[in-house]
Amino acid sequence: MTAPLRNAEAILHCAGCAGRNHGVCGSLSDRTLARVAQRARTISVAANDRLCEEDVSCHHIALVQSGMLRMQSHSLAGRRKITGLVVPGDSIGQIIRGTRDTAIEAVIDTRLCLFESANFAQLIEQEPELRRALCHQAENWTEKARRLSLLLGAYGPASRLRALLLLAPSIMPWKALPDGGGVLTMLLPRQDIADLIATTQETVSRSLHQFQKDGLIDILNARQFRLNDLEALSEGLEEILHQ
Amino acid sequence: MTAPLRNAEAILHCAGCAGRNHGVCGSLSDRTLARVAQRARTISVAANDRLCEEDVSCHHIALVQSGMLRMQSHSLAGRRKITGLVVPGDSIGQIIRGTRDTAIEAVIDTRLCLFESANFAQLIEQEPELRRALCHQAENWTEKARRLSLLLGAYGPASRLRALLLLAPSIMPWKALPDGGGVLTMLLPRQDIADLIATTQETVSRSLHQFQKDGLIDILNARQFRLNDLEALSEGLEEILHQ
DNA sequence: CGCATTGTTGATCTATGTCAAGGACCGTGG
DNA sequence: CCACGGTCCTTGACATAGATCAACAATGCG
Repeated sequence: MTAPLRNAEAILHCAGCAGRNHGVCGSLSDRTLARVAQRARTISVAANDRLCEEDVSCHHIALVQSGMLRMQSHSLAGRRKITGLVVPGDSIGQIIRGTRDTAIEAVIDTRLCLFESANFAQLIEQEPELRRALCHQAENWTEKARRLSLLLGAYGPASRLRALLLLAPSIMPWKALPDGGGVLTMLLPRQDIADLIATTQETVSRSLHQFQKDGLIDILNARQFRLNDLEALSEGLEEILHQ
Repeated sequence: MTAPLRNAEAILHCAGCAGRNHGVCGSLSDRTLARVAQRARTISVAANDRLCEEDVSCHHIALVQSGMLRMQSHSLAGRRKITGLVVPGDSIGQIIRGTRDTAIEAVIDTRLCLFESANFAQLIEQEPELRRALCHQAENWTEKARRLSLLLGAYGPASRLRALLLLAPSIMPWKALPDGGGVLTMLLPRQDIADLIATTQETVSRSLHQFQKDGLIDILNARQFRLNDLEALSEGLEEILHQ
């Protein structure tokens, strides 16, 4: 009897995965997860490497184990826009896809579960659970993209930065403190922050220091912020942040 | 034998529908379409009426027959942002959903096919074709939302307006002219245009008149533009427009 | 210890948002 | 038919947020 063994192996494979409890993987039962894991091959992408050139997202499907990816496009004027972040548990290749004009790059070192496209398609047919998870993810992505456009359209750069700070704890290292605040480790460099919220490095830097002056945050170092007053930070942003 | 008759009725029901060849409906076979149509009830929404208050999108699913809807949110600062347009063939209630902070309103008089949610869910289970069509639509919406955020983030108001003018012919009345240009009937009033591309009425107006000065368009009247030079109009926007 | 990368700060300039007024258009009712 | 009010659009004057350009500081790495 090899199947139970393979199941066990598969579950072991997922045990330490940062994506195990999020997104697609998070909504799968052990049984389904085991079937999925059996077909997976793990690959790594170093920070700032591009995924498309790895041929992923062209003929493969991938699930993010750990790390973070950015989807980005360049306008002909040379301006880069990050249109979304891909985090552990997210899938790449179905809904999220690098195309001629949308590249997917690693923000930090990232590990992926890689699947042959045909192989995965088969799985989708066989596992309604997986199908539903992917559909659900599709809805999520639409919702996220819509919120980003709302954020960009309805608020100025400083408010957009506040929104980012408030959303970051759910996708970046976050150490909650007893007083309700917490320490955020910002994985994105200033330029990425700027390209995500559609502003410039300089404005990001100035706004952060303004927040510090206002007592909203403390800049512990370039990549670590202590968020002191989540309440004040979220002023006027309710409809973006909820959920 | 009643089934064939009902099929025929159903197909008749769809025959004149503007959405018949687009979006969800466009990718369904006559057989599936007939099954879907059998469960539909047609309703109308007058221009500027809100769909949620009609209880649609809460306990119903709808397919757009004709007209146009806008999805919109208000920031607390009072600024409205249109996050997407819903056109014939699109579905409402699955992916696209009015929520506490996203309202769906009619831009112009609109007709919908309305379904009981439970009823429709059943259909989805039974018809893989429909399932695929809805999934495909989900991908489309994500792609559209992503493009909107790219447009908002990477380009200024004037470029965004150019992009809108170039995309409009696919969803608004358009009369192509032999010289390659054409006459566009803009269904959106200035304020809606502004809220879609995240600028102000005034800037929209000024930009349009600037385009006229530059010979790119002629403003025949407030709602009709002759687009003279699609080439020049699309300068620098390639990655937004393709497809 | 250079050197490269990343982040900060200052000075300047302009696109565009805001405010305010006026014009065009349309339907209604006298 | 015209006067009226309403909605939608246009135009002008003005102020300013934030982009741009440029220099410099901090950090990390070989």
